[in-house]
Amino acid sequence: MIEKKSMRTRIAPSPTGYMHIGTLRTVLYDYFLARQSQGQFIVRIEDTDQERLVPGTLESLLKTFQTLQLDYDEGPVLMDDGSLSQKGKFGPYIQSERLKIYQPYAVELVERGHAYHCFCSEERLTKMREDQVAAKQAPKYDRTCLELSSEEIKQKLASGESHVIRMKIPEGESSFIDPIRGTITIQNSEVDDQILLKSDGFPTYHLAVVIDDHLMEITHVLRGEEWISSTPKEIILHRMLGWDMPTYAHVPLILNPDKTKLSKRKGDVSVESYLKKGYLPEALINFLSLLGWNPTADREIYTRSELVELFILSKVHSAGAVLNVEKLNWTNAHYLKTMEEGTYLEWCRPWIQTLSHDRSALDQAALLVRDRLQILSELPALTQFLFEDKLNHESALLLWKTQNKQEAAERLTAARHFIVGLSDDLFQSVEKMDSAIRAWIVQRGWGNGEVLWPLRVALSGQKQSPGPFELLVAYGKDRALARIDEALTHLV
RNA sequence: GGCCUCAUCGUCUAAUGGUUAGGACAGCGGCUUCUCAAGCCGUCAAUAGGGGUUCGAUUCCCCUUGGGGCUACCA
Repeated sequence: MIEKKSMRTRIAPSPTGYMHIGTLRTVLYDYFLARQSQGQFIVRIEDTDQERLVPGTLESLLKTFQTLQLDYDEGPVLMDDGSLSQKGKFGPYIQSERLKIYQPYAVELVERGHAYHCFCSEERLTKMREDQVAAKQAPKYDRTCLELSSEEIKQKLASGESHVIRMKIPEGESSFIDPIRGTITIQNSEVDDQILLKSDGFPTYHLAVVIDDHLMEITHVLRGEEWISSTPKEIILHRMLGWDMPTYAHVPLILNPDKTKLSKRKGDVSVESYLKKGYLPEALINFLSLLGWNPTADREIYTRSELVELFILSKVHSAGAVLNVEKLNWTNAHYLKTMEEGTYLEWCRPWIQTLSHDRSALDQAALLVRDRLQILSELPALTQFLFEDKLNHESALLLWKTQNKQEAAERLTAARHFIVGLSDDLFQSVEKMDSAIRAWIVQRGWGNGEVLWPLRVALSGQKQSPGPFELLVAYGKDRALARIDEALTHLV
């Protein structure tokens, strides 16, 4: 890829209340590209649609960048005290604060004959479109207002009639080279006379991005595949203004299991909802990076710096990718299992802190279920029994295979006697506990199952749980005995 | 409908003219085993179809089929 100056790549989310998972994937690729080329990664906020604006959402968007530790070089920043600041010398980076920048360009385009005033009402436009569709034509503005004389225009303008400014799409064709997809060509006759300036004075997306990308010296634009068909508008705009174009690369869509564009109705679309469910930022980043791209395909786990180093834009797939939650879960579980123990515990604590005030007990619980944990939100359900005062044992569950109550009670009572006599150091080591109890079982001439099953269920009350040795160590002697006594009352 | 775009196991992908088409998730089976996990081992499973080009096509070209996107005073 040819680079002009240093690479400046940007992401431009609209603040709609959350970060789309596809936006994050694009952010990631921007981030990799910028970091591997010593370029800059810019965050710009596109909030030119006043109607869709949701107050307060810019903050949560920026917060997500922070949570994911995706540092950008320029753009709006959320300060520690919650206030908003902006960094970078091309600001402001929020389009609604740049309104006065766009209008002169629109006027200039009109003066130079590249754009024109349009006074058509929404009602007329809607009807026109309906008629066109009914006649099996492509809906396009019919250029009625292009016929207006300059006198008429002056008059309408003077009387304050509501109007917009439209691009006058020239004849010919527009093509560009997409590093992911190759050359894409679209006939200009397919392109509608795009509105550049809305009647409320706000620019539309197309005008705003072209001006901002130029002014901010953006060299690479990564965006979703859904933008391909509107790229010609931006190409033409660049030509009209005499500006160099950035490189446009369109990344594939992230899909629902039914292969349609990922939608809220069919699953989680927001990064925040994944975070809230207990997916780790690094796992999410690792997984998402590999959706549509893979450095070697012989590994699934890459560190962030490896991804930065290995990323190659032209090797990004062009086909959409279904988000496979199972694999995300596996990835998350892998991170949970392999991270430093201390880090693991720090991730776990907030999820179970309401279960107990005893931090070491919480940590022990978290460690106990580590191999069973896929996402952190499962943690409370998995560990709750450990903190329960009473377990409310089901007597049927205490019986191993064909065992009857009496037999289970005998084994459990015997185990209780044995455990009473156990020295304290056995309660410090699962391994020692394991071998001591197993040796005792052998000595009694019993099978493991007939003793260990009732013992485990006595301690956990659960059909599925960690093993009895782990639980004995986790509880300590006194609590373990109390649990056993409790279970015994259900076996009479 | 029009335009654009895409096409390797169920899913994510590797292999860009020569491989027994590889890996991962999921599935299935086994080992282990007090349960569930974890772990280890094994197994099932794909080049959408048809034409070319070529000594040779997953790979290059064309057609068909199928999927997706766009088609706003939304981004």
